[in-house]
Formats: sequence, C-alpha cells, structure tokens
Amino acid sequence: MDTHKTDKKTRIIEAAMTVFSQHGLEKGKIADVAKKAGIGKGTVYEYFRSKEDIFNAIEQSIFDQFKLFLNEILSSPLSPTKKLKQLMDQGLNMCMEKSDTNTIMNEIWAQSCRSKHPRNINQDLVGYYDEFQDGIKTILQAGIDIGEFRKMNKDGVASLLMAFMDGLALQFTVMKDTKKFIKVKGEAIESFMRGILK
Amino acid sequence: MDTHKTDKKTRIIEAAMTVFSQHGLEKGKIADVAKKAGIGKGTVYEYFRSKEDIFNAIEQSIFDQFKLFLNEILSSPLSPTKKLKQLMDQGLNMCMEKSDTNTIMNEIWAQSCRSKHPRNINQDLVGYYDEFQDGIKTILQAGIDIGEFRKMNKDGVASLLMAFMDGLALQFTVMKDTKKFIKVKGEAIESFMRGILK
DNA sequence: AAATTCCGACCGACTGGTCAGTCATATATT
DNA sequence: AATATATGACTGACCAGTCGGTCGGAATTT
Repeated sequence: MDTHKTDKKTRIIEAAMTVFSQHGLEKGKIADVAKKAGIGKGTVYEYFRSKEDIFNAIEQSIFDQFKLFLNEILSSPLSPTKKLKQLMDQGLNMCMEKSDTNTIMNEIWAQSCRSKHPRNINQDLVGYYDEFQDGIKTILQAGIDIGEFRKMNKDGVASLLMAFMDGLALQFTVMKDTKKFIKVKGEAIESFMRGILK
Repeated sequence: MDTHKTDKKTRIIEAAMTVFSQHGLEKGKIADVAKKAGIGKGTVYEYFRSKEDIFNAIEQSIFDQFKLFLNEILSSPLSPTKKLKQLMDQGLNMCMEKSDTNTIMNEIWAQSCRSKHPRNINQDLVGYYDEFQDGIKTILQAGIDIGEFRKMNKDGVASLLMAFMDGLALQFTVMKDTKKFIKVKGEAIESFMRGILK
C-alpha cells in the first residue's frame, strides 16, 4: 500500500541490477527496468536523475554489502587464520550465490578503467579497494603479532588475496561451473594459506 | 606516407583497440576507428562485416598473443619453478606495458558474462582459459615429478595462479599505480610460490 | 458529509540526438 | 576501359530523457 520513496527506489535498483547484468549498462534499457519494477518509465526519473545515477546507486549498494561482510569478519572473535579462511570461503560462496552482483562488478570494472570517463566511478572503486585492503592488512598484522603468520610485505599479500578472490569470481562468472569451482576453491584457499603461515 | 604499406586490417584492429579501450565497445564509434586508422568509415566495412566482427578479431589477436607467450615459456629449458616465476613476472610486466590490452580484456569479460549474449565470445574465452590452464598444469606436473613442488590438486592451483594474475591485472588497470604494483608483484609471486614448493 | 479544490505521484507518447551500416559516386589500379 | 578499392553523405532504428496530462486521495469549504 504505502509505496514509500525508499521502497520504490529499492525496487528500481533491484530491477536495474537484473537488467544491466543481463544486457550491460549501455544496452540495458530504462524502459525494461521500469517494466521489471512494475512502474512507468517516467516514474523512474522521479527517483533518479539519469541512467548513470541508477548505476551509481547500484555500485554503492554493492560496496556497502561487501563492507558489511568484511566488518562482520573483522569484529568476530576468530583467530587471524580462521578469519582469513572464512573471508575467502564465505566471500567466494557469496559470489556463487549472487551472480547478478558479480556480473555488475565486471561492468563496474570495465566502466572504471576506460580512459575517458567521469572520475567518480573510478574514485569510488579505488576508495573501496583501499578500505578492503586495510581490513585485510589488519588481520595479517594480528596474525604476525601472535606468530601465526610469517613476516611479510602486508600490502603485497593483501593485494594477492584480493586479486585471487576477484580472479576466481571472474572465472566463475564466465565459466559458471559450480562443481569445479567448489573443488578449486578449497585448494586455492589452502595453497594461499600455506604461502603465509609460519 | 608509408601507411598504405601496413596491412589495413591490422591498422583497423589497432585503431579499434585504442578507441574501444577508451570508450568501451558500445560507446566507441566506428567513425573514430576509421579516423584513427586514417581511412574512411566505409572502408572499415570492406574489411569487417560489423562492429562485432572487429571486436572478435581483437579478441582473437589478444588470445593469440597470450598463447604465444605461454608457449614460449613452456618450450623454454627452464626448471618448473623458474618457468612459473617467469610466467608470472613477465605476464604481469606485459600487463603494465599494454594497458589497452588490459582494458579490452575487461571489456571481453564484461561482454562474455551477460546472460543474454551470442555464445561465441564466451565460448572462445572458455576455450582460451582451458588451454592456458592446461599449460600451467603441465608445468605443475613436471615440478611435482622432479620433486620441486608438493603434491597438489593441479586444477585448483592452476586456477589460483590464473585468478591471481587476472586479479592483479584488474587491480592495476583500475589503480594505475605502477610503483605500488611492482612492489606488490614481487611479494605476491613469492607468496604464491611458497604455497606450492615442497 | 457532500462538494470542491488542490496536490503530487505516476504515466507513456514524443523529441532530439546518436550511430551502425549502406550505397552511389569517386579514385586508383590493371 | 574495366575492375577494384575507397569514401562520406545518408538513412533508419534506437533510446535516454522530457513534458503535458491523468487520477486518487487529502485538505478545505460549503
């Protein structure tokens, strides 16, 4: 009944995620977003100034989710080793479950590295990366302090961890081979951990 | 001008790589590709049937380069450990030098994971991945056989290696921080190797 | 409580601009 | 002069964003 602003805004974002993940940002039509959200095309523009505006909102929503996930793990009472394993395992599970999110992430990456492009998307992405990397470095430091992890260049290892998660996510998004992915995931995590354990 | 000597098809592909890496496949204009290649717009269609056709050619050219690179390393007389290190080090160096290629790879990924899309791009990408992974598995097996590497799930480790290279390439493409990347690269490679050495 | 006015969320037909691909013509090559 | 190659003006499809209009319900007046 109460079609509150927020409610409808959320519905548009969700619809847009589906449409853009199926067709890409450029080929995804606002008309389709509206249809999927069960509203008229004009109404979309009551809530968002432009297509790009919608895309920014999607981006923000995804980053917020990721940050929430990271903070949950950071504030858990687990050992650094367990934290890291959980981060990787759960993170990669998430990426299997939310294939839309993954596809949109690819879209974000593609957008953000075009040379001629308004800076704000790239800016956000870099900021998000820094934040995430800091979180991981915190875990690594804790692990070094209590002697679980070897001495290391934390920047390098944190980058490696993020890179391999991004990369595996990418592989899965393209291959869509769940069975293989689950197998690979386990060995990948183990191998990574071997590389940093004392 | 000696421009007419150079194969026109190649020039179009190169021009298209620049244009598409700056604006993306959808927003990159054929007119701009033609201008950059120093020919008229109509001429482009003497050599390619469509925009998509050009993109396929770009894709093929990139994959060919990668395969060449892999085969050079595979057929070198180095030890498995050295081969792997070189693969990672040189591969990541390439990705710093050829930022266009990188950006286009992002474009390819984004394209190939949209749900509604002609299969051929995805097909090619999967095929390329399998081939590359096989190459790495060959190196891993050789390393296990001569006792350099621990016993492992080769699929998992090969995926991990490719994932972390893709991921680092992605990070670099977005961040464009060469100095940081070089530092990170070294530690990342070392950490990865630690994870598989006996 | 009925009638009237007002409000703003909602809508989709329309516009203006964009661009892939075509084709009639021009130029070079044989 | 016949053939091959190059060209860019043109066209038709496409779509983001606009805008005038509708409608249900809230507020105000009678």
